[in-house]
This record gives sequence, C-alpha cells and structure tokens, in this order.
Amino acid sequence: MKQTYDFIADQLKKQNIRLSPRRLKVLEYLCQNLNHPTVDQIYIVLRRSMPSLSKTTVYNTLHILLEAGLVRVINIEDNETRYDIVTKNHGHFKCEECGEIFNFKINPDSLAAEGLSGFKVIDKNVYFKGVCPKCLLDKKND
Amino acid sequence: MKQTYDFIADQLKKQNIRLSPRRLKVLEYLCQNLNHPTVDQIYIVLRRSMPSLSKTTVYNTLHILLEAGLVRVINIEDNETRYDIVTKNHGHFKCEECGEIFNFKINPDSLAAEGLSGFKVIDKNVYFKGVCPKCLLDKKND
DNA sequence: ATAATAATTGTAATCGTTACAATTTTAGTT
DNA sequence: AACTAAAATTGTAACGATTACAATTATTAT
Repeated sequence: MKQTYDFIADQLKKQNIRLSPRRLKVLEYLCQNLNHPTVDQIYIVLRRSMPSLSKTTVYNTLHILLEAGLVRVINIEDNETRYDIVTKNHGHFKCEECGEIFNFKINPDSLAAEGLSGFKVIDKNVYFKGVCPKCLLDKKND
Repeated sequence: MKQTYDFIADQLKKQNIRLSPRRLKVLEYLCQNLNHPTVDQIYIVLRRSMPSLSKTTVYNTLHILLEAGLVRVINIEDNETRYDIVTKNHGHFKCEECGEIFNFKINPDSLAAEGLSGFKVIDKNVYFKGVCPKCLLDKKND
C-alpha cells in the first residue's frame, strides 16, 4: 500500500499536479479503502476529520486523478459511480443481493477479442454480476 | 433480425408481458438499431411517428424488457445509460474520440477469472475503451 | 511581503431518472 | 355491443448525482 501511495505521489509530481492537503486525504482514503467507494462515501468519511471539506473538492480531486490515469472509474450500475485506485489487472464482481463489489484476478491477455483489428485499445474492463457466497448462504437459510 | 424479434415476442408471451403498440415500437427500434441507443435517442426517433409518446413509456418498456432478460444495459460512462437487445456474447468498444460504441466477439469462457470460487456468476460484461480506426486516421491527418 | 497562480468552497443549475396520480387503452365477460 | 377490471400510458413533479461558476482562501515564487 505504501508503495502504491509513493508511486502515485511520484506520478503527480511528474505531471505537475500539486498534492494539496485535501487531495492528499482523498488519495490516502483511496489507498486505504480498496472497496470501490462512491463520491459520497469518501466525502462523508473525510468530513469527520475535515469538517470544512467540500464535496466539490472530492469530485475535483477524483477528476484530476482520473485524468492522470491514477484512478479508475467503475460503472457497473447507472446511478452509482465508484472509484478505484488503479491496481493490477482485475475484474469486478458485483453481488446483486448485498451490492458489494469484489475484486478478482483476471489476465487481460486472456481476453481474446475478435473484430478489433485496427482499433487502438487503451483500457480493458471486465465486470461480472451475480451472488456472493455470503448471500448464497443467506438465501439457502430462508 | 426477424428471428430475434420473433424470439422476443415469444419470450414476452411466455412471461405474460403484453406487447402493446408502444412496446412493439420500442422493440422494433431496438431490433433494427443495434447501435446501443440511449433512452433519449429512442424517444426522439419514435416520437416522429408517435407524437404522443411519453418518455416515461420508453423507460417503462426498457425496464420491463430488462427484467425479462431481453435487453441489456450498457454502462460504460456514467451519465449515459445505453440499451442493447440481448444477442450472442459480445463485448463493447467505446471510442473515446467519437463516442461510438462497437461490438466485438468475445468468448465468455475465455475469461479466466481467479478468486471467484463460491460465487454465482449471472452476467459477464466486457468493455474496452480506445480509439476506433476512423478516428485514428483523422488524428494522423491533423 | 507581495503578487500571481492554483485550490477550495458553496450555491445554483443541469440532466437523467423515478414516483405517482390521472387518464386512456385493452382484454375478457355478459 | 356495452361493461368492467386490469394494465398501459401520460405528464408533471420530485429526486439525486454531477457540473458550472463566481467568490474566497491558500500556496508558491519572487
């Protein structure tokens, strides 16, 4: 986690993006909470220790990190945009019962796509939907 | 296309979903326009031939088709929800320049996912982002 | 210490979507 | 063919997430 953080700080410096206190906090949050938070979740938690924090700043920061390629957007459902520190290639699994999002490993090279010759692929995304083990159990016990 | 349409009409009957005139039109549009339209696009086009059509009806119909498993939602970007008649397994490629969405073939079994034992997978989604051949050319010629 | 630049705030506006009550249409029955 | 109950459709209002933007505050460099 430390290395991720340092890597990001380094990237920001390279791209001339100032690491202000608020941005630092958002970044820390993202590094420590790999649970794909929404803007609101980030905002509510950080506000505890920084009551004057504005939600706009959270949006701002995320946009900046996004442009810098350091954060990834997760759009599984409409109406809820989630954010993720860019880590190794992984897919997302969303449980349709509890709504939680899990990571899973995926080898991007295993994505054999036909019909994309001539296309420049920048970004590959994979997400599954279904039911997580916990909710599967809960359903059995009804 | 005809067969897709018949298949869907059949599915609706099986699920006791009435195929009203408006729903029929929406369905026809989706079968004839495999270009991943937004609600607005559907609405604007259909309104030409049915001026009294309400956007709520379009939403309604799409929700119903969705529940019936006949339509698929495409969430690549936040702020734009797109719809697709359910067809064979394919991924989506969104061009970041022109915004167009292309289909490509993908074998869902080729998705080697680790760390999902115990999970019930219902739905697999793959989308790429990048630049399409046409826009690549345009950029060169700048 | 000062000026210029960037970050942050807070409010208002925007846009896609949903809720809901009123109206219209449909299918089945007499 | 009229009647009734159920379902579909409409239109408006509400909602919520995101963005725009002007005013304020903080930071950096000189």
